[in-house]
Amino acid sequence: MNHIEQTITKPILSWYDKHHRDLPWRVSPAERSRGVKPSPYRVWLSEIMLQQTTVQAVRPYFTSFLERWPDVAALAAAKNDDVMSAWAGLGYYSRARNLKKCAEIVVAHHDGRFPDDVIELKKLPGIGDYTAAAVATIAFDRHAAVVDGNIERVVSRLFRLTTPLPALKRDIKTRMSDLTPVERPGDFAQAMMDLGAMVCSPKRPACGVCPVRETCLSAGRDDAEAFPFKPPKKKRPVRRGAAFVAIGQDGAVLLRRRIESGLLGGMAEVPTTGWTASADGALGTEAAPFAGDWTLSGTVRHIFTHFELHLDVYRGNFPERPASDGSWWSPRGDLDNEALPTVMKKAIAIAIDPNRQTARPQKGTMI
DNA sequence: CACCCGTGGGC
DNA sequence: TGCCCAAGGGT
Repeated sequence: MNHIEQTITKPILSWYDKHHRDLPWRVSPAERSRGVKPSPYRVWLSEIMLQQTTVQAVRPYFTSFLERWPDVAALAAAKNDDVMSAWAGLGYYSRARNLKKCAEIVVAHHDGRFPDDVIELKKLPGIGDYTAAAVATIAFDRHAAVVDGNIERVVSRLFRLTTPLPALKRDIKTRMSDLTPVERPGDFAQAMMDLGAMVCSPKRPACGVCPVRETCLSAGRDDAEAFPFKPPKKKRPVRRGAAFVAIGQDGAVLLRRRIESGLLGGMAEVPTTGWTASADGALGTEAAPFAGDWTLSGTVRHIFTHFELHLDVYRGNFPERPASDGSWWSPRGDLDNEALPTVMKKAIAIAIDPNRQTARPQKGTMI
């Protein structure tokens, strides 16, 4: 056992044995020692959901996906719309599209079993450097260097690496590979991520209870949270647009499908104008799906990753439910089952009840 | 490499 | 309130 293993790897694994998070997709160290094997399907599903997404947000989605599609064959046989609507609210919808494609490929070309090595995993849609390493090591106990945001933080602080991201990533991957033990590589990757989430946090790291505080070059120093160095972020521009919530008989709402690519690709929406830097929202009702008595219900303010949207929401009553090309009337009771992203739920909510304090839709139910 | 791609919670 | 962040991937 070399020095690094003695001073870093082993203390972190021991810490993990005692303090690991209990997560529904995880096989605990105790279970693992009893011979319980992780399910590659569950590991993969959780890793896709966890991309840039908090554990808290993922929990209910993971549970419902697993109930509805217990294995990769079930998911491969699912309808696209059902997968998209089940994913609605979780964000980054290309993940859902790739999830479905990946399941189909695993069933059609891999006999329904996930590959156990990084090279093959990376060929699958939605699986990149991180996820390939995570699945290989967590599901199959392969020696792979997992590098996520947590590990970038832990390793950069541990060695006080001052190269800014993303250039630093290569160095971190090498160091993570060196730290990863031959025994329990999967537990070590999860241990590093738990450490990053619970102790070596972005703000106010708890160095006093860290298992590697004696080795870490940043432990207890007031600049620990300066690591890793990141490039300055650009400010978010504002885009404006208008959305049209047509209310039909019995509260049905007119919806249409967005194109497969790009923002909210493949998701459902109410008819809207384009969203641009100029004041398209001020165009009024010229872009409405049909002429009628449209009234402004309010403005939804929604933050996307790279822009902020101010969406003027117009409501119109059309009890006769006129037809509109490429659109359909979604009955009030079906609205919760549509693949509506959060921004669209906000728009519909403010149209149905303009008096509500916030445009935020209720969790779980639309109305 | 730089940009696109959601959402909700914490401070 | 505004900004940061979260188990990144695709192009």
